[in-house]
Amino acid sequence: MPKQPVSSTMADIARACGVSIQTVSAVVNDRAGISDETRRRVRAVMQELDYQPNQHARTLRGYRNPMIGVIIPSITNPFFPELVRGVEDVARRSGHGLFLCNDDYEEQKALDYLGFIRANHASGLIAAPGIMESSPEIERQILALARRNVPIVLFGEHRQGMPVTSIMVDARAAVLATAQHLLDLGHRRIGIIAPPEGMIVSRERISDFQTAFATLGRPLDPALIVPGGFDMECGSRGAEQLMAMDDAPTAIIAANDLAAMGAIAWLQGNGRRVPDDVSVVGYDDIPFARVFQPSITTVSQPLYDMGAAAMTALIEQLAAGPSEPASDRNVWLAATLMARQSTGPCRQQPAETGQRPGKKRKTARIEEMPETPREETRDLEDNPP
Amino acid sequence: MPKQPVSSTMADIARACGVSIQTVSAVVNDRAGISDETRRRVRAVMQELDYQPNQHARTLRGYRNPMIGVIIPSITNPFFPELVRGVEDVARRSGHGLFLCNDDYEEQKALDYLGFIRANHASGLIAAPGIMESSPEIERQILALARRNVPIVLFGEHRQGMPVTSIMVDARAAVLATAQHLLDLGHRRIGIIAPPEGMIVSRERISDFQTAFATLGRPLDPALIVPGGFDMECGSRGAEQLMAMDDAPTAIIAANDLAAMGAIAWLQGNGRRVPDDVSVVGYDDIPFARVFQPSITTVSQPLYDMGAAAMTALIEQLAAGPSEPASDRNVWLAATLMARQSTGPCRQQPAETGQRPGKKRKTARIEEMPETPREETRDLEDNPP
DNA sequence: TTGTACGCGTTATCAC
DNA sequence: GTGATAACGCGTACAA
Repeated sequence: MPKQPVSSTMADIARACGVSIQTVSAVVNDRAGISDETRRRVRAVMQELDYQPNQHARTLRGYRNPMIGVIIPSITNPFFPELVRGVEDVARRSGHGLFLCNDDYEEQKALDYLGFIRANHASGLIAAPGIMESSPEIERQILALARRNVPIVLFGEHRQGMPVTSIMVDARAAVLATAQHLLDLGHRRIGIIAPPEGMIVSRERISDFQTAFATLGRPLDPALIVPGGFDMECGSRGAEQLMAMDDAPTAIIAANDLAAMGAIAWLQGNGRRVPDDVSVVGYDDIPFARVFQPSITTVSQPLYDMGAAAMTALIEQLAAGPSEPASDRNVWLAATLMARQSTGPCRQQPAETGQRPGKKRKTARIEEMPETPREETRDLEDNPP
Repeated sequence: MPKQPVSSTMADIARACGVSIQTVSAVVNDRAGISDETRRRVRAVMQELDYQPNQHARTLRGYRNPMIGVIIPSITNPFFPELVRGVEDVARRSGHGLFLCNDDYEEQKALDYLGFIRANHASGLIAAPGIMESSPEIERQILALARRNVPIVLFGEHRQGMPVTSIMVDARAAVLATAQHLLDLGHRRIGIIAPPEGMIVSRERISDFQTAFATLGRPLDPALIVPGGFDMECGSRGAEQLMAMDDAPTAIIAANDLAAMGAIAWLQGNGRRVPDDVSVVGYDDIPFARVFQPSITTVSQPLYDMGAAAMTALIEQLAAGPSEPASDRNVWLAATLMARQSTGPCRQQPAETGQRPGKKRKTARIEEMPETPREETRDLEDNPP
């Protein structure tokens, strides 16, 4: 294997300058004890020979490898690009690179990548929601990394006592606002297309809505919660199931935006207008929720900020060193309601007796909430050739 | 800096087994000359101590670093996730990891990342369209890498004699099919919202359409080509400009799908129905082109396959070694027309005399084209919490 | 079959 | 201020 030198080395510089290797090292690392003249000359030769420090030698010598492993299910899932961008922008500012890993929720891929991350002595690991729940072996590997003082940041899991940092989103206020929004529009029969079973975030997502509607004095009808999932197909099936009911809901809350889009597609394909006949609410606020027609009313998660917060927390942990307890450094962000076109006034007569749509009534705790749905301004930009 | 061992080393294994280090090395690398008994024992201890070879030591020793740099403008641009996934799936199968770099078309970021890639001795580089045109310094750096026998794969640039491989998409047949499609629908006045100026791919995209319509005996009216770009905003402005014309076009070809969405949004917001009043054609076939309403008729680029082809070509080059000429290994893929709902029959009376919409006429070379727009089946899946 | 010696490029700790 | 020496973990000649 005839290896070609991919870069000149310190030895090359030293030889060309007529100085010793560690003089060059001192210049590269801006250490004191070098005459200005020498420093200048070394710098010039470095420039000329296009010198680039060998990261492997550095890492081997004991320095951190400025590389962060990022494990997500798949970058083609519209939820993740924004998240990854948040991570990357912060990472770049601190001189870190990203090692991107798509595991497709497959244990073997995740384990392969965890091995890769370890083999490359990445300085840290950021992983998507649900990874700890996906397999005991994965959890074991991640905890082993943590025990070796590799900072770990996860999304949405806040089990106590774990040596990992979690980025949490408090959606309760936004969910309450969403419930209020639907009630204000006159909806009384409200269906839910549930997230997939078995994940912590799924359970939280449903219970947040149940709590919110209960708080507002209009508890959800459990019969209107149908099993679903996070893709469009699940949304379609869920809508079909809900609309087949004797007393079909006038509003549907979907597991996420994709499911909402699937639901809307099914409704439109089956003679229902959105929002005229049925209102639909999504979750996440992926970029296309705003572009979809009708644009989707949704519980907006600050995806970019979540990514940025994750990397920021990671850097802090890196700086703090292994002494710190590492747990309970969790970061909380807030979700917000984005009211758009997929929700509108309920035009059906309420089946139940009671207040009529539009009639003013007491608003429980409404003043506590981020009331004004701020429309996001960040744009989809620059699609290349 | 008290460095904690992130993994056990060969020395640890050797000590625990009571053998020498390179016996362990021989076992790890499956070399001959080790007794089955020893091999078994070493393997067991490796398992137990959770040994992971140190990639930095290996690379330093002279092995390749199984890591590929991928530079794209931004992963939040819906064009790129599919592309990156194609790269990654092939990379994983050959044991390579991806080093993801978003440069936002900014020279400094690209240069920083190129330095990072070089410092980490990545085995190869895959970069997005247009990178070589973006700055002379970037081009210099990339060519320097190539000269050091780091395989480079780019998209859409096939300058002769460059030591880089290009992944090319031949869109001519698909563009001809698109032209035929619009003419068949009866459109005669056809506007174009142009891609941004200055990129090779942009010029090609326009000239392909000009050639196609000329081939079919209906050359495009240059007055109907307005400046545009790759985002929705450009699409909106372009549509506005076109519809303000005295004799506005009945069909619009946008620079890409995002521009098409922008155009459609403007049209709908200004009293035109799509496709009833105006037909719109996109380019790229990003995942949401299929979901958008109306779904977008578009020249579909095989994004995933392009990524996969890029990584495949890279691996071949890696295997071939530096001896090969490296140029003219370009890979050609074909675009296809995806006819969807954003195009429909022209309902306006043709301003010019001539054939009437729907009337059968000679179809030039139509049989050469991929006639049946195969609808893609791959789905957007699994949006997580 | 197994052990010894050396070098990859870098940095840190020493003397000079 | 500058130059030699050791060490990081691994792989490969070579010798035993």
